[in-house]
Amino acid sequence: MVKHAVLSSGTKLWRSLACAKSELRLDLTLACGQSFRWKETAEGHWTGVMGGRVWTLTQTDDTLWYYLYTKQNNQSGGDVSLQDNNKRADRRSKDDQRKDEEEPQAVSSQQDSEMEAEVMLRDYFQLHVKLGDLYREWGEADPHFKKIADIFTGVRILRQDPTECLFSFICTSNNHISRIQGMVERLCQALGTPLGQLDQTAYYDFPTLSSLADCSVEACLRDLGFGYRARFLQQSAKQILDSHGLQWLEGLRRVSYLEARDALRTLPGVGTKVADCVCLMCLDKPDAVPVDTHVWQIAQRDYKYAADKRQKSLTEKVHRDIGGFFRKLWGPYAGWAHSVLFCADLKKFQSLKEKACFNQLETEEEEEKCSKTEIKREFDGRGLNMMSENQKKAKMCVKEENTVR
DNA sequence: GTTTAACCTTG
DNA sequence: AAGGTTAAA
Repeated sequence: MVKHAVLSSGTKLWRSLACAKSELRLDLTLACGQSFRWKETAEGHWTGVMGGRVWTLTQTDDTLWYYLYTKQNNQSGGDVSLQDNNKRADRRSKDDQRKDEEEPQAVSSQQDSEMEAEVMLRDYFQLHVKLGDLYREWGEADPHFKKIADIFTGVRILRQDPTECLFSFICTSNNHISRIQGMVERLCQALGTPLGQLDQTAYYDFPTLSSLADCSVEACLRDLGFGYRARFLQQSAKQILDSHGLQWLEGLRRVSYLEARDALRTLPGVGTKVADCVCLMCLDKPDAVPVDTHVWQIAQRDYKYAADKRQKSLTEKVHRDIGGFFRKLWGPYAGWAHSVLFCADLKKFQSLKEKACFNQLETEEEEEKCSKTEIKREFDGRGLNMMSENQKKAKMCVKEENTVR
């Protein structure tokens, strides 16, 4: 049985590329809710599907390590073949293919595939975008960002497959991450091509547009617990194929943000927020700022954003205003900056924040002493640390009121 | 142009 | 309630 790869058991079959953690943090980037299919299969090791292949990724201080599994053909047990490589080439953009044509075919097929894997990875993580520079710019423009950014470094926007991204985000309405992950997993299991098995886990490609458009899909997905989203998924797939064609989604990469956003919003189940997520996370629109309830809260709590007339809900106007506000604050990569704050606000990453806060508290207040009675009074059963953390949080709030605006 | 309620499940 | 969208007032 094939097992999940682990770096410590030998680096021979792993490949690597130079990449500092300030440019990419796998744990934050892969688990902050922009993609739903990467799983931590061993400590610091993330396994998932990208470009129709199964990968395990991990990192050390200045190196990103990747392990690309050979294709397990369930029928014949075949290995990676030239045919597979050609298939993958077909999936890539025309620009990439044109480059290939211009290059002399002097490299061996193994070197070629190694090169291709690295190209895919660089593309997926958009490593040409210098995150360190952007963090510095956002920090100079926004003191609150700077404070968060020191803890949440290396949060990148992935360049996902448009079909996977769109249909995953149609699942996100009125929903939370843990359930979305389960739904996407079941979606791939039910309608996607099997890619192989590692330990007890089977991996699948994301379903194609054609398979999603089939009339039977709605009933199938309702059985799998998708609720009212089942119809949206099937209808959107059908609408894209019927009135636009297979290449339409990827083509939206080459039109403006506003045009892509409006085009997406014609699809059932795609409103302002989902359209912005898709624009940002797979259509090369780094200025798209998805405004959901969390981002709205962030805007109010950390930026003293007040709606015109005490808006009770996330209206279209609030979306526009908050998106515009953050674009003005952070510039053309506002969507990337937004994801850093979004990530920092996730419950699952609070421990990270609290740890840093605790350390900072200690350095700031080395001479200050809390009396034991105070600790006892504040202790609420969640652990002694929490008291200091809450103090720190309150302190941060006061600071924010002084620094923001 | 704005507001409200219903929509499917489950952690 | 939970990362929203839609239809109808």
